[in-house]
Amino acid sequence: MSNDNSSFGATVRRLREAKKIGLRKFAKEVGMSPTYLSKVERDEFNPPSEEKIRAIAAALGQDADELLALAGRLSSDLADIIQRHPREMATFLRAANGLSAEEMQRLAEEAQRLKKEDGT
Amino acid sequence: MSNDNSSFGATVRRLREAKKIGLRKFAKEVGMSPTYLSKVERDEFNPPSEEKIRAIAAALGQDADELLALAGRLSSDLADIIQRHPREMATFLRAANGLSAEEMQRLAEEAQRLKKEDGT
DNA sequence: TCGATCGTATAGTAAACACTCAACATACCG
DNA sequence: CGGTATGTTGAGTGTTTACTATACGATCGA
Repeated sequence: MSNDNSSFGATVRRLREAKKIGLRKFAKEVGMSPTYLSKVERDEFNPPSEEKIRAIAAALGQDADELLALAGRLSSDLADIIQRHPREMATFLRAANGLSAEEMQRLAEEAQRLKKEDGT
Repeated sequence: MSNDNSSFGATVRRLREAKKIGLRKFAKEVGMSPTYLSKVERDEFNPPSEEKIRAIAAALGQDADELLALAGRLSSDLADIIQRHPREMATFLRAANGLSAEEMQRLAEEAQRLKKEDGT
């Protein structure tokens, strides 16, 4: 599946090579210089901006949130959401820490259900 | 209550003055230069680092997460938590967007309950 | 062997971030 | 008037972020 525990750069390189795209071509596709991409892929440079990471995710058919997380970044729309209810979100997140993916999914569904009810 | 819709700087200034602490004394207390604090309080400079914001929150008896949110920042421990389950958290957060504080609180309690069960 | 293509090394940069310091004006206190 | 406290101004600094351009060596196909 899409998950592994390696670095951002190594992951991008692996996925790009799996798609048989050259570094120059890929760099052009996502709007960055080949040299920069080269260093990023070898983790010599930090991951690029959110915008570029989104472009990379799109080009590789990956989930943007996941690739952003691998880059140590948080999607800006999620940051915005949290800022609207900082205390409640903080409480929730600290409570959710340690839950399994399945449990998290259940809570997400619950939230979705609540939202739908509200919308009625 | 602790919430209002004004800027980070204005809020700090208001709370500091309410506590009758001088700028220089307060600056010393939170470990920054008076000049810098002055500019920050008038929103001439961006809010300071997470560390200083925490010190300010402590000195003012405010919730750190809330003050961080006002500064447009996210507590680093929360960012860490999200990164452990990026997909599920993204799904949850986008679903939770638009829920009321009360509903959020219910979900936080649910999460807490789930965690306790796990720990058994 | 020519040249096209591959990735890489080196160097540099513009802008933002997170601050500090010295000096100043203003006002009040004794 | 002298001293002390207030907040403010302007200028400057080191560091990090997010990149780019030029040039180089290796490889591979015709």
